[in-house]
Amino acid sequence: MSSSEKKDDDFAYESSVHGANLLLRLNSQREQGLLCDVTVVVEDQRFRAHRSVLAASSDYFLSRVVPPSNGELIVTLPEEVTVKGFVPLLQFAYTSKLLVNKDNLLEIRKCAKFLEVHDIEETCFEFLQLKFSDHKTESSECPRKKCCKSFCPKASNQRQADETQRAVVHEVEDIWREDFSQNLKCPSEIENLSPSPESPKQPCETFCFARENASNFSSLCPKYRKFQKACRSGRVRSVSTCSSNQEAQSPSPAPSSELSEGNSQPKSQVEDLPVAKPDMGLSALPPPDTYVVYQNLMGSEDKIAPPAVFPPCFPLVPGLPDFSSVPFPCAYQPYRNVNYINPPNSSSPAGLPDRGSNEASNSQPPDLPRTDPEMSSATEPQLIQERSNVEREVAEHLAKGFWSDVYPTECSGQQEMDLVTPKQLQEVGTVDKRAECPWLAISISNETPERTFTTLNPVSCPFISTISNEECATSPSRNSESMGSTPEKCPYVCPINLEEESETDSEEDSGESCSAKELECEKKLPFNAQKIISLSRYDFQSLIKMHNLSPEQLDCIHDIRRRSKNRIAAQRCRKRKLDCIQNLETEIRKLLNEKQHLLKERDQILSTLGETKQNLSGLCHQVCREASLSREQIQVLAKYSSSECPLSFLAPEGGKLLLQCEAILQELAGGLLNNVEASHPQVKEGSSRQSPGQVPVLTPEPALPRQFSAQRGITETCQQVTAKCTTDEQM
DNA sequence: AAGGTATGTCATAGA
DNA sequence: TTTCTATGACATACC
Repeated sequence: MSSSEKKDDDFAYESSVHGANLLLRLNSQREQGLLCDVTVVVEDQRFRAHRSVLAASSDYFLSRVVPPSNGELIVTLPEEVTVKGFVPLLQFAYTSKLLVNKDNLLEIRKCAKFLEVHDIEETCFEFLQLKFSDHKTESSECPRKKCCKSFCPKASNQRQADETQRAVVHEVEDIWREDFSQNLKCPSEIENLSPSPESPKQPCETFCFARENASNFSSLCPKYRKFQKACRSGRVRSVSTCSSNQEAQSPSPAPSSELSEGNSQPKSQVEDLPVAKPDMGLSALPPPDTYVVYQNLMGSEDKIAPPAVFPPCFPLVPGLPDFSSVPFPCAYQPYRNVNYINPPNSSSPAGLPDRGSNEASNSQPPDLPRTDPEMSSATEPQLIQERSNVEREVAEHLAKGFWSDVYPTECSGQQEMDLVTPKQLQEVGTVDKRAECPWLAISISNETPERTFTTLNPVSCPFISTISNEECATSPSRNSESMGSTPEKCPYVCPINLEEESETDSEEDSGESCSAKELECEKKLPFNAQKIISLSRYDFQSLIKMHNLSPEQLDCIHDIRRRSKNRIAAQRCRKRKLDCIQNLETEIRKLLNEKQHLLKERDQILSTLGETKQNLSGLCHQVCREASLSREQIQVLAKYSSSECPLSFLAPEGGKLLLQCEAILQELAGGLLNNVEASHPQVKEGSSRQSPGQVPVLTPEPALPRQFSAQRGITETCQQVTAKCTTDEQM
């Protein structure tokens, strides 16, 4: 890249930031009603705004507010547009942040369509819709198709094919042709794609075809399969807490190699994170399950920058192909025309120049702590509660899978190591010196990029790349030339000579990360260790092939690479472990709380029950008194009442008395029976059939002589009582 | 000096 | 078969 190009890029970036700030000022003015020149009426509600902003964000408005009019213009929107859908879009127009939740998703989508709001990828809506539909989606319903359609201009039915977009997409096609013809990496991907190097002329169609016909996940890269599975199986429930808790509470200094770290910070970090301000007073804190869709700051309109090359939708979403394995050239610039979906209440995507934060301070990077304690504290619980592991994994895959392969070049790979200092990281409350997402702090260190971070991390910052890879953009293919060459200074974030720094750093700060053996070995190599580590597999192999290396050197190189990768893997592994531990601790705390709560509830219920019994007892007493029941009657009543009935308490010896009563009755009946036996032996037989422990049931024979009729009433009563008793006992 | 913690490295399994 | 990743186990440095 020539210096003049760098200048242009530089200017482009600065302009974008400037533009963002401008918008925010406009927004502020809008809130105050300053300079507003249009009133939009939606469902009888009036929204004042600036027609230029509306026109810039919506084709619908463009066609209605641009014609000059005297005085303030009033645009009354038809009933298709609802306040619910319009407000977030208005907010989006000013802030590039679209707050989407389950509740307003459809409305927003509908309104966006009606108002022809560009810069919102339909795919984002689809993703969110899927997300909100509780992961019930089958693979066939994954937005891959749409993504693909979006990716393929011929399949796309959407209006987003504005001139820039078209240019960009053509650029993608071109790059694809190049890449396919160059037989780029990810065999698993390429195997499943129809296009072969022999048919490079239809990369897009074939790509789409392959994607659309992938009926299962087998065609996807393993990482992506795993992610999909996680999304669909909902296995993340427990881990979800884990991540959220961990994110909120983790004191872990563990490294964070994933982009997610930008979004999932330990508690203290979360508090410090820049949180989307309730911009323009249109919305308060995002409600639970609210996603923030970020508009690309350097949007399609940004024609100053070099043409962007990107897949219009990349694996932000479950169901999208894993582009980590898809050969995108260095020029890939994810920030262009791509809407970023942030999990609920997370901060801006790492590195994304946040207009909100820019307002506060131009120099303050989006993901750096913003001193807004009110906001941070307010959103923290939500952050803790709502971030799911799926979202986390999305971010992880973005960072780990995607960027690492998309930006394996030294340009991005080295920047990250050169710009983060532990001190800076501590200052901003981000992860420790071993952070594997050093680009989180890149912007802090823009001014004094001293380098102490030495863990060689292949994960590159997409956002740095967005800025600084302009350099790479001019040399779209990661050809071996660039790989083998000494890294150029990156215009924005790599002001330091990396190689010089590398040596100093290795010696001073992190000697442990490079063993003596490794250093010694490295000396024998025609390139430095960083290159070995940061390159993608394909590039790494290309690099090796380029040089005639001795077996010893090859061993050395592979050792360096292996150790480095493993080092990072170990860090990730440990972090996960910590996460799990913290999750379990949180679960334990939750369960203990729940137990205490249940015990309290139980005590309360018991106490209520006692009171109720007491009341009932009083009532029974009252009834007995008023009915002037005799003791015996009360006892009989008590006997028939359940044990819960306070009547039973009235006859504490009711049982004994009853037994005595029964004995007496039995005696009476027995005497009678004896008399009967003499003339009616069958009665004895009948009575003798009673089991020993059973209260004898006196069965009066219908043929009993008349002389017994006097006692008959007593006997029958006795029988009924005894039968009842027996029944009760059996029950 | 002992124990805890953090980190790197190796071996291994699985993808 | 090769490469990558995850993870247990061990070693080492540091506090």
